[in-house]
Amino acid sequence: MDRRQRKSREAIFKAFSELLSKKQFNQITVGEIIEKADVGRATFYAHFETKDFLLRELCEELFCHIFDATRLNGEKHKHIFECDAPSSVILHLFQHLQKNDNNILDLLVCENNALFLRYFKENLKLLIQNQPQMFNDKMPPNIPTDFFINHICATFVETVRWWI
Amino acid sequence: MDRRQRKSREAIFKAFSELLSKKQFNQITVGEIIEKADVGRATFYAHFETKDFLLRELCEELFCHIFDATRLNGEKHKHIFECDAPSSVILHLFQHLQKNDNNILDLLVCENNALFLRYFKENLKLLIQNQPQMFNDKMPPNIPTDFFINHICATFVETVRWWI
DNA sequence: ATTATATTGTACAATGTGTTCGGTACAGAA
DNA sequence: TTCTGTACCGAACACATTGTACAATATAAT
Repeated sequence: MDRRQRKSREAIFKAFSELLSKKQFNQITVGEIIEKADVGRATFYAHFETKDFLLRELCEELFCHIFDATRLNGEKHKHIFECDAPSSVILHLFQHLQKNDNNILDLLVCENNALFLRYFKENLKLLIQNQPQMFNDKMPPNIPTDFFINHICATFVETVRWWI
Repeated sequence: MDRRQRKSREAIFKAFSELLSKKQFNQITVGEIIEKADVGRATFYAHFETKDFLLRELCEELFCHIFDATRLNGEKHKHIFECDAPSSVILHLFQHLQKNDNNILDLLVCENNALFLRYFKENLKLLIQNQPQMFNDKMPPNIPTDFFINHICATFVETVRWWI
């Protein structure tokens, strides 16, 4: 990708993140974003179709590669919650949180955190659903699978949020 | 309250609910609401300062009295999760769900459900925090109280959502 | 140096917001 | 029934925001 594209894209993400940690998503205007990012209006729309698409791409920037990485590396036999394993998704996630990439911590505690926690939880659910050997042996009897998965994911995400 | 006021208010709530169950909150316009509610523009703004205030008041319409009722009736010694007790908050809630007042079920499963589940959970947390005798005897040791309360509330809300 | 393309600034129509106002219709009290 | 207050309407209004278009400029890649 062109260096100019990267700079504009990063500037927009940075400005958007800072705004998100201060005020509600609904009342952030494109005008504010491009002013803070110091970028032309046309440039913004060359990169992102709308503000909602910007949000979606920011979510992917924050989470998707965390899950993609482990989804693709074929380490299907590791348990997802074994934090010691170098290939563990959870360890990977915690490392990101520790480094606070893209000020992800701000985004997970600010008033808009629901937007990101939702995305986080959905990705976690997909990951677990696709690797049934991870939890089949721990499934309590007479519990619907989707309920169990949802419960585990929701609890984990809530715990991370509380802990932050 | 004047009968005219009530009618307008109810018409707006009804129109807003129906729209919420079909499209995202962000892209519902005041114009759509007043057209569906068959109400003048000035009337809308006489009732609600903005669209966000309308949402807040709808939430209160849906949940607040459920919690207020039990908060005020002095039945502090009943356990909150004893569904058999006539004064149980949970029984009260389930009765509302069963009657599907204000089409609350639609709102709890639609794409905007996060708005309402969040409100639901916050009210539940407040209720439980104010009645410590309800859970003190069930508190596991070495667990922070606020974490425990948050965990219980989050789990309960997630279960209701899944069940619906 | 040349070509390709990302960026800029401005202008623009279209849409949505929140307010104002005079006239009308209705609710509640006398 | 009459009277008074007030909620409603609908239209108009200023203003903000959105998303697009275009020609000029700056910068990357070769």
